[in-house]
Amino acid sequence: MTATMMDIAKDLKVSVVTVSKVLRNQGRISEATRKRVLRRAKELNYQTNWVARSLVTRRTYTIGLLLPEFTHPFFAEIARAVAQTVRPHGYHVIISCFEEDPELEASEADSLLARRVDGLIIASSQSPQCPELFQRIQEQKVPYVLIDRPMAGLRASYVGVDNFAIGILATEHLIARGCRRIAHLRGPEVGIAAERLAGYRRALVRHGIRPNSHYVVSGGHRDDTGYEGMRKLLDKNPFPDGVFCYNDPVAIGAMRAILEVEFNLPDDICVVGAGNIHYSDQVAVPLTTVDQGTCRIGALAAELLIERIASKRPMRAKRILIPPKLVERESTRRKA
Amino acid sequence: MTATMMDIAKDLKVSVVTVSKVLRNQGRISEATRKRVLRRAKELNYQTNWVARSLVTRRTYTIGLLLPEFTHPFFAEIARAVAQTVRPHGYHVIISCFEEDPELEASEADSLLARRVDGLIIASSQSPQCPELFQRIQEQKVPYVLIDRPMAGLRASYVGVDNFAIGILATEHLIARGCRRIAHLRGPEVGIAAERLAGYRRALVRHGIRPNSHYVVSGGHRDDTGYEGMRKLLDKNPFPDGVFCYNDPVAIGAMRAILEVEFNLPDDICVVGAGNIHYSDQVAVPLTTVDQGTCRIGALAAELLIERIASKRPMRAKRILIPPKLVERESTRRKA
DNA sequence: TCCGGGTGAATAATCGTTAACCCTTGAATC
DNA sequence: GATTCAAGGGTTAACGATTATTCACCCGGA
Repeated sequence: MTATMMDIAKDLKVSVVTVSKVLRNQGRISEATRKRVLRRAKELNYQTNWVARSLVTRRTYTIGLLLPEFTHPFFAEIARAVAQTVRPHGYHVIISCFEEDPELEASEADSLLARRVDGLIIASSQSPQCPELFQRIQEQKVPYVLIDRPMAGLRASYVGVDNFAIGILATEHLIARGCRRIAHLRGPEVGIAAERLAGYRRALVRHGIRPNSHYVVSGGHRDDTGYEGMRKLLDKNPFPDGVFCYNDPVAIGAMRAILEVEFNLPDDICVVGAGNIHYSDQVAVPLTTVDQGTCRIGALAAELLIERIASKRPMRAKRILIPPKLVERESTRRKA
Repeated sequence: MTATMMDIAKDLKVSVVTVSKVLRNQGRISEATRKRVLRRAKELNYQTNWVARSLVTRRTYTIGLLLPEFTHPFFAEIARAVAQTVRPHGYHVIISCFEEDPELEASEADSLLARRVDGLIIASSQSPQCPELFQRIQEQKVPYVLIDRPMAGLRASYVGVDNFAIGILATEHLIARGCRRIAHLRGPEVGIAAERLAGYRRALVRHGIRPNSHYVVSGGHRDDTGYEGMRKLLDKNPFPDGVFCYNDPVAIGAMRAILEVEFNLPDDICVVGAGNIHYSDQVAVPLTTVDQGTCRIGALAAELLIERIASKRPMRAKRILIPPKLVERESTRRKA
């Protein structure tokens, strides 16, 4: 079927090892035989059998990417960045998507390990209380990098955005636009959402505004929860004049609720999202948002992982926080 | 490091084969040894080494998914559907994204073959004139399924939407809404775009409207080209009162151009897209579109592929066309 | 007693490469 | 002329499983 080194070796009456050496550019081989081997390999359309090679080298040149979902543009962009970053190094990516289910996440991680991936990049949904999964990975000495969602109390490399800074940036922008009754539609995931909330609070305090817990509505991470949350905020008296939303989908849902009651956006209420997903400038009112450097997260995580894979001895964990950037659009563009 | 069958066998003073048989539930093994093996395996936290197994079984339980890009929601959804469909069968997916570059596509396909994937699913950007890539795949007898973009003159399995029907459906909807000067912003890819165009023409003719080539503007597949195209259409005299756009991003760009000149949508101009990408109901004017059953494309392609992998002898190519469905939203909702 | 047959397991061969060593040859060196 | 050395390549043994074949043992029936 497909040609093996054996085939080349037999045709040329040399040993398999010689062929192997030529193909890997290793060892001392005369120019003459090298050429013969190379030529025959091309004739037979020889392709390295990576399965066999991996068995002996213990390197699959495959990394596993474990994501909660990949239809979310944030994760899709990360996946792309990771794949593009590792390709020049000869790596491929097995993507597995666990639908926010911690058990599925663990079982997928295990089967990726069984496939002997060289490393893992994980946006984990494990609760920080049970780090068993990561212990198991560490036992097998497979390097891994966490992204997006940090795990407190775990000595692991991590790449993510500075969520506290996002809260500050978004809230200060609203203040600069003249908002004083500033609400927050917060997200579900403990770590991230809590930090954005903390940043929001800090920004208020820093500018002499007293945080009002009635203006903080808990919710989810999708547009429908943003819509629900905003409806609740609109019932308050007085209703807020600025809203910082956990992420862009939530903000888009919130804007829908605002436009539905015929309020003017941004003159009555300003809205800021977070994430800068690629269609946030296509919505009814283009959304001001905080860019979290999605591509850089993927690229940096991939580089970090490859570095760890290449290194002989275990390296110490490294945490990278990417500074966020505000992207102003119509949803807050009014005179201050 | 990680336990092997050898470890279990030595501990229990049985042969490796016995362990292998127990772990695979194959062959005749007494209940007593079976239990001992299973227990020791659990104690050592044994995990099948898939690399070794693959070498001898010639099955990697890995399939390759070759996509032009995966930040596009259409392909992201397909990727998810594929992954979810194959997981219960024990397969994993290596996704590779070739950025619409035919050469990169070919080289990625080759390296996936070198990794001995069991099958391939490809949304190809190869020109139909050069089927070398597919010949190479066929030579290696690796089953593959094309999706989204058909390749004329190639005996390959294919799953996609009925693009001709999309053209008909969208155009007839515009006609039913009272439009008479119906334009088309066409896309770039020969096969797909041509069929949608043909459907558009057929629908016009069928309802006694003479196709006007001035109303067909060629373009790309992204929102900026939709915007450009629509600007050209708005310069025509008379300008069209209905536009069928190649896909949703193009339609969104077109709507932007329409709103910019302060025309009313849908009263002055109706717009229909195609694809029903998940945010098309979140834009300024929620977009009427034609759903192309994205998830089903992925799921069906995956099932087809697995069937082919499982089958001993090569099966004949099978082509599946998914019937599209109209999703009506604000961008065409007016009295007929 | 001898033979056939079913159990349960061991032995040997293989998958396609690579790693670690070893061997031959000819030329240079002392 | 013996020694050294490097060039060029071969031998052997993994890597961690699976497949095919063989073997020992026990039991029942002729």
